[in-house]
Amino acid sequence: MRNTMATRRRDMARPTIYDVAHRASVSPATVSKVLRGVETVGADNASRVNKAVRELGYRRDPLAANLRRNRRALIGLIVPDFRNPFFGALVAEIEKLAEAGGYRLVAVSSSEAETMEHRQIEALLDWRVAGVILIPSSAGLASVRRLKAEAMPTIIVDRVAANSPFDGVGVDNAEASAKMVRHFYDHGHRHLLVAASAPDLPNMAERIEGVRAAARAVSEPMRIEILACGSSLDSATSAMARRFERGTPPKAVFALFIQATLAVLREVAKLNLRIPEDISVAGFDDFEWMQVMHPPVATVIQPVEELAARAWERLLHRIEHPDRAPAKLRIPCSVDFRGSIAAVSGIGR
Amino acid sequence: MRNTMATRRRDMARPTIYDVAHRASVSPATVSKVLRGVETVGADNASRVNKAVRELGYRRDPLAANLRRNRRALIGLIVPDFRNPFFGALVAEIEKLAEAGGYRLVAVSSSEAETMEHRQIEALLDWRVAGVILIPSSAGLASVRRLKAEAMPTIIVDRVAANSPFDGVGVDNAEASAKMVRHFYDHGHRHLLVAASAPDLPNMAERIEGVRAAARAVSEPMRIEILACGSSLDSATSAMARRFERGTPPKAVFALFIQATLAVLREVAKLNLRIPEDISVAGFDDFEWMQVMHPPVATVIQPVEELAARAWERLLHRIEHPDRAPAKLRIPCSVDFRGSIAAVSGIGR
DNA sequence: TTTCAACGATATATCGATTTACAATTCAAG
DNA sequence: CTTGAATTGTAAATCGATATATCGTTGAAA
Repeated sequence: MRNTMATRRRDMARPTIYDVAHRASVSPATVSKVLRGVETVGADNASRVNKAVRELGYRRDPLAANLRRNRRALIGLIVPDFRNPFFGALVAEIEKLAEAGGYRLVAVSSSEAETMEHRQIEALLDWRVAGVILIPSSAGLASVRRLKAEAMPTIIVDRVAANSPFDGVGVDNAEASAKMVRHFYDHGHRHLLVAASAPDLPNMAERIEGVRAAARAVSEPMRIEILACGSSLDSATSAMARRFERGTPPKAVFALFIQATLAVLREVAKLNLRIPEDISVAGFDDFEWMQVMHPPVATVIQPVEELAARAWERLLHRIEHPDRAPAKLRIPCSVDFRGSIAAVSGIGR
Repeated sequence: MRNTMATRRRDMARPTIYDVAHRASVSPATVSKVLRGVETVGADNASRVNKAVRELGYRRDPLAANLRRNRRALIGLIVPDFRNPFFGALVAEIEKLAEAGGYRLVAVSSSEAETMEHRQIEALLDWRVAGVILIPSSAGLASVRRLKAEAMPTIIVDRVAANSPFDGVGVDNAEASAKMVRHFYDHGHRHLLVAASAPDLPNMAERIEGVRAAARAVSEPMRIEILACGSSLDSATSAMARRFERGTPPKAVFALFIQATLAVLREVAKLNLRIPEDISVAGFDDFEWMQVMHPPVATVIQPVEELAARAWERLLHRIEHPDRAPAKLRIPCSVDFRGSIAAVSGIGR
């Protein structure tokens, strides 16, 4: 009965493995073997199959192919926000790696919301992805629990909690922040406004800790003022505006995430301050527009390409070896000290 | 034998429809009916099924569910570049709509390369997506041909060729560009450097045409100089640098895409020019950083949300009615005339 | 009382591949 | 010449769901 199907299907759009088998006068199982590169196939059969594949323009259905082994050639990637070019770059890099590895990437966004992250994780589990790369939206462990419960190979990227039960790949946030703070210090700044999103996000916590450690390590005392900004541009902007209205405006600001960087620069524009004469500014993450400002904005540069490469590497490793102990990987950042940080003569207040 | 399977599976991670059926003492077919909301199910059976679903934490496999009807609950979206926040926003919006409509979005990128676009299209066809939303990387029709041949419901977004055989949703590029040019004209500019990517991309062609039309329509003659920049930031930067080295530097630049905007601003920074005293600048597409420059960069604002909404709408419509004639939709842009365009007193050279 | 439509429920085929178990063939060893 | 192992090829089960044909009931019309 399959045979009649194969015959009837011949005029339809996409040929199946049965059409190929029929044309090559072999069984579907043999075709499957040839397609998968299994060795135990006679040379003439193999070549007839290949010929039939070519002639019919046959392409394997990747879903059906993996239906039986219950793991699909799909990798899920959850980013907090597609609008952020840093995450965009990450998606692009991982997509390249996935394609090269024969996987299809399904990139979804959590909109920086924990509930959305949950929903996306459930959806990816429904789709039986072979693995997940996750940039968490929150410090909560609830979403992570589901992944663990389903024994899903998972790599946490960028926002890596030290106590998380998964593999993690991130940058050395503390070291990078410390470098930037030392640069401020060396240029005479003794008071630094540090703008963070949610201080409980692991990467933020590490950056803040790096700032604090650097401030402790220098010889003259340095005042560190932490400003919690929320994760959106709106919340960062209003938090920043409130801070600038209240008390003395800071002479130096280190924005630990992009929305805060934009918020400072907005405030700077609004109050008609000059950079770096009136205020020194540094950011975290590098974007092209930072170099067209005058002066260009000093910033920490995260090695996105390497981040993606290591994350992918570990994910494949994890898929192969589900039982190895999870490992955390730290990649160093470079820091580009651009013109937005001025040397102050006296001691900053 | 299915029964033994169902029994054996009970301890495994994800329950199947057979487990639910077994627990509710009905057949799998009945469970399927309940899940799909088919009416012809007895009330007690339905409630027993729902109870079993709850107790087992059953979730349907969306792939297997659609395996038989040969169209998956998947929509493919091909963007030229994830790093561009304009496309990022588009992905985010369409993802939201897809989720609300019970589809999963598979977003892939073509890296602005025609061959890559081909590969991605083939891959999406392999995955039997129910529809495709495409932002083409080139004016070529080859990729489009495959989609047509497979009768794939397809919506072209942003770069809509008038003669394309698909539905298209884009902005009114010509009108928006014309508005901007009139603004330049009204501020005394009589010479405009217009930076385009590939002039054969439909949206670029329309923008250029809008520029030309506006220049023809004004009373005093206006000189329009078109600069082809390629699509990457690197190529735009070097094209712009060459232009500024050669002959008189322009007093007014209209960058028709983001990389050109960045390229102009780079050149401005390099040559230490002042905006808008020495040079007036306008861009296409709105990005947050444009408002933190001083002065802020004037630009055309594309209504991303509406673009996405209309594209989605049309796609669903196209899936329902494969045979209707394709339609092109144009959405008006707003133009934000910010401080980067100066009034010049004399007649610009 | 018989017949038939409507209805609820189920068995079975199906989507397009992989996998398993087994059959057929060949060939070397005993 | 027989036996056993190795090699190749195939039929049938399988993945997790949906669609279809069918079957047994029930109630109303003939």
